[in-house]
Amino acid sequence: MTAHYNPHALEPEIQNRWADVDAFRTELPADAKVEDTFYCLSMFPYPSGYLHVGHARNYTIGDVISRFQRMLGKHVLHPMGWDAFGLPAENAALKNGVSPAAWTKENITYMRAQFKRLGFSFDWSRELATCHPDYYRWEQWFFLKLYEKGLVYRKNAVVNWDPVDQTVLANEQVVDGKGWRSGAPVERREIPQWFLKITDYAEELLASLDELPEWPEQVRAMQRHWIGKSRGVALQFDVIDPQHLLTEQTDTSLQVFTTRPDTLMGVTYLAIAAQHPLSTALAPNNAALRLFIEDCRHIRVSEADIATLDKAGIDTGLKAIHPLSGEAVPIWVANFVLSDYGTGAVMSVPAHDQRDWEFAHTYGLPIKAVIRPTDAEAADVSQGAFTDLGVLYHSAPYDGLTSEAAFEQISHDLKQANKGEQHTQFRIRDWSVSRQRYWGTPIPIIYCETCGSVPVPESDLPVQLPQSVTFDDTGSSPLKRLDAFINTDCPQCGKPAHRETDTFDTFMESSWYYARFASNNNPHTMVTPDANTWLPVDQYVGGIEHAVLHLLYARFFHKLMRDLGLVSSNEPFKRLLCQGMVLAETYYQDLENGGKKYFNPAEIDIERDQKGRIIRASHRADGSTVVCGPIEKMSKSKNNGVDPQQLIDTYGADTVRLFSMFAAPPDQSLEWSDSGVEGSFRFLKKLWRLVMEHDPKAAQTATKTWTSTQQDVRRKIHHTIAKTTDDISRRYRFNTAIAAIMELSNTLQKMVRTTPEDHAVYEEGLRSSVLLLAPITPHICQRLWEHLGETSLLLDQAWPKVDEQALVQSEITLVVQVNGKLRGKILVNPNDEQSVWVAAATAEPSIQKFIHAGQIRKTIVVPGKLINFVVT
RNA sequence: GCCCGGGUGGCGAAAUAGGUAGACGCAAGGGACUUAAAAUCCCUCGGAGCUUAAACUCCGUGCCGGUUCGAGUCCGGCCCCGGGCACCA
Repeated sequence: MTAHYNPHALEPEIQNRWADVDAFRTELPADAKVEDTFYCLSMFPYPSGYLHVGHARNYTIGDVISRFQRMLGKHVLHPMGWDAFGLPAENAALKNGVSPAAWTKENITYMRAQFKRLGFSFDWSRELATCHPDYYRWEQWFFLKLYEKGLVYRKNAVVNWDPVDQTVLANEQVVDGKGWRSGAPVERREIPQWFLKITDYAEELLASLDELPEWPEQVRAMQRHWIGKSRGVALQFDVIDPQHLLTEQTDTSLQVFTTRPDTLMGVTYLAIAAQHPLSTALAPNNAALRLFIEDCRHIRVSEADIATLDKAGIDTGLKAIHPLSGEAVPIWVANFVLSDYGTGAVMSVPAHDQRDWEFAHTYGLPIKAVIRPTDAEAADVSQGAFTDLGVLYHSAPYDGLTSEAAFEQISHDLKQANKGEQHTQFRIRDWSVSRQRYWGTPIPIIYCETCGSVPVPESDLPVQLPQSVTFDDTGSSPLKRLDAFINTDCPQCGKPAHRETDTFDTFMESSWYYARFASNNNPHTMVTPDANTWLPVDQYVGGIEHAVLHLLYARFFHKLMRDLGLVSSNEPFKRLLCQGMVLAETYYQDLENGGKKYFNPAEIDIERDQKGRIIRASHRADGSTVVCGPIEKMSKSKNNGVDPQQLIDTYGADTVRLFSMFAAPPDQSLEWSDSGVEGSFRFLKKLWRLVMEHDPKAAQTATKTWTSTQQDVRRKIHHTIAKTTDDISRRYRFNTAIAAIMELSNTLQKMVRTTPEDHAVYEEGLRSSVLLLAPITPHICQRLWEHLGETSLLLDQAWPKVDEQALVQSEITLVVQVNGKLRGKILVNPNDEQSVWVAAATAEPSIQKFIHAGQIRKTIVVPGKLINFVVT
């Protein structure tokens, strides 16, 4: 009597068996070579308290790769930890009064149990949480090392300021330009913040992208653009004040940067930021300008907000002297020029820059074309800017030069005139690491009236974050009110001083955790020397939303650690897989107030027509009709989240793992579907039956002589092994790997089994299927492995090998086309000459029908695949 | 606005270096088994036309155009959807 497939009994049993032998603890033998190790890392989660399907997918991908590499015989490091600092813990404290530390700890406990239930092969002995002082002390230590090296500095930077709650807001906390709690319009405010000089590494971060051939090209392209290296000219315009608007002229030159010095003779005005010193100096005597500056104070900090702004400006009355022509052009204050980016001033060439063109068009400023297309007399700038490179005109003495030649000539002339020079500019800005929040790593700096900013001595680390704190209604950081934390003595002069109350950006913690895992939480050092046996990470897996920031900061940290002698490689992640998002259907009813009430897909019944099209969706509780909304990213606001725990409770971990790998390739977004999960469960039940029906004894007397039917099945088996291996190791296409294994089970299911040889081939198919599926659905496969007569742990079995002999074919199908259209198929011997194939194709009645009317003008043969006759 | 993706049956998808469009699965319809249900198994399943039938023909990969013997795949232009844009993680 064969038992039914019962994942709820089976999975914990198998998990206990793994636990009994501590199967996932990584012990690296002393003689292990780097090429025998494999470090597989999935981006550690923020412990939000609930398992998301996105987590299940992300960690299944990493788990499949880890288990696969282990079957290839590698020593695999597959750790897990918690990105535990962040805003949601503070939000929970505001909402429920629970302390961020307690909330986070509870969430970690819950999520760890869920991960274990999913059977992930994590080495829990290396677990870490970034909110633990044992972790962040090394971050503080590292920051002080960078401080010593001069890679840290403090300067003012703009933040979103809530004028009512008197607190800094994250971009997420700004809703429609207003503070999320107070509802007050948000203001820009400059406050002092700590910066890391990532710009010192811009050149290397850009260049070494070429050392990462196993990263997706799209991610490298995004980073390349983010770093944004551009070659241009930095130049000065002298400022004159014909109307005597300035009481005292402090600085009479304006510095600008342009990538298009060839257009310099087309400059018709200059634009400066509202916070530019010239603008500030003019404001007291100019009411309109004061009003304009005040308006600019409410522009949001985010780049998207600035870029989509309605462009506005105001004439200052000041003029700038063109460095080459000597002409005076007006200076405007414009809302799209940023004071803290570049020099806070730009030269405007409306004929050859679209944004300048629109601004000039709005305010009636002159548009002077100076670049024409190579094949035209003049550029047409009546409808918009002409932004291509071309030939100069209206630019004496540069008329007739190409843009490229003019670039060199004009920058040369500016240099001669001592008015400017060629300059390489980067888009990337230094990294502001200060956050005015409580739940983060304290910045280890003390402020002393006498000594200024003083680093906390190494012996006093860690600067511990106080855990018992009280939040007030404003959401501002409790640290800023905690005298016991703030008051201290200056480490240099001993006088009373106060601590920095800002904490680090949480990207700091996630920029080096991979190196900490490889150091096994060593208490005496940040990164141990033997971590380099594991590093760089062989395979990193995580969401595409991290394509720039996290992945760029981690690359930056790795280079910093290298330059401090902590790691020996240049890059942290050798191979990168970015998974897509998990989406689900949305259902809602319109409310009278114009809003929408969303229902969870689990509460909805669907009626379909004969074609399977949805004709009506209704709310199960009361039968009322609901609207089928678009398929969107799972979120609380759309109430379309699917709780993986429920799915595990219904189907077991293997089904959840199988479906999340089968429904879509890992780098595409995945649409969750309950019936799809049902299908994955059905497949596992089928596989269970196929194995349980088999009696290994029936194959014992088999010889190695196969009938042609048996050969066909063996070819299918070994083709499946080859495809699955390629799909998992090279292509990351787990969905097609699973489809291939499903095809194999369909073949095995249809197989007539009478002779011992039949049973032997059938068993070969089953053993291969179990081995190939082992990384994806490890629990059921372990039990099936045992039924096939094995007692060992499947996870240490060798990955199956392809029998090349079994793949040999005596007959292949050739596709025959006429003028590129499929007209027939023929069976041919693969060893015959192509002329034999062509003759066979020509003889085919279905082909003759199309070729006898016209003459064959050309015959194209793709060996082993296709013949195409071109006829007139 | 800028950068990066994506768009293929009723649905998720496949087609790996330009060569059979729709593998595999879901949903749906029909049938077998069953007292019944569940489970399982078998058949059909892009659209249109034609035929007693077998078959055959035409159309079809967001839209318009191009390259090619041949385009889902390459090129140019557009539309729509998603991700990122520096304080969400």
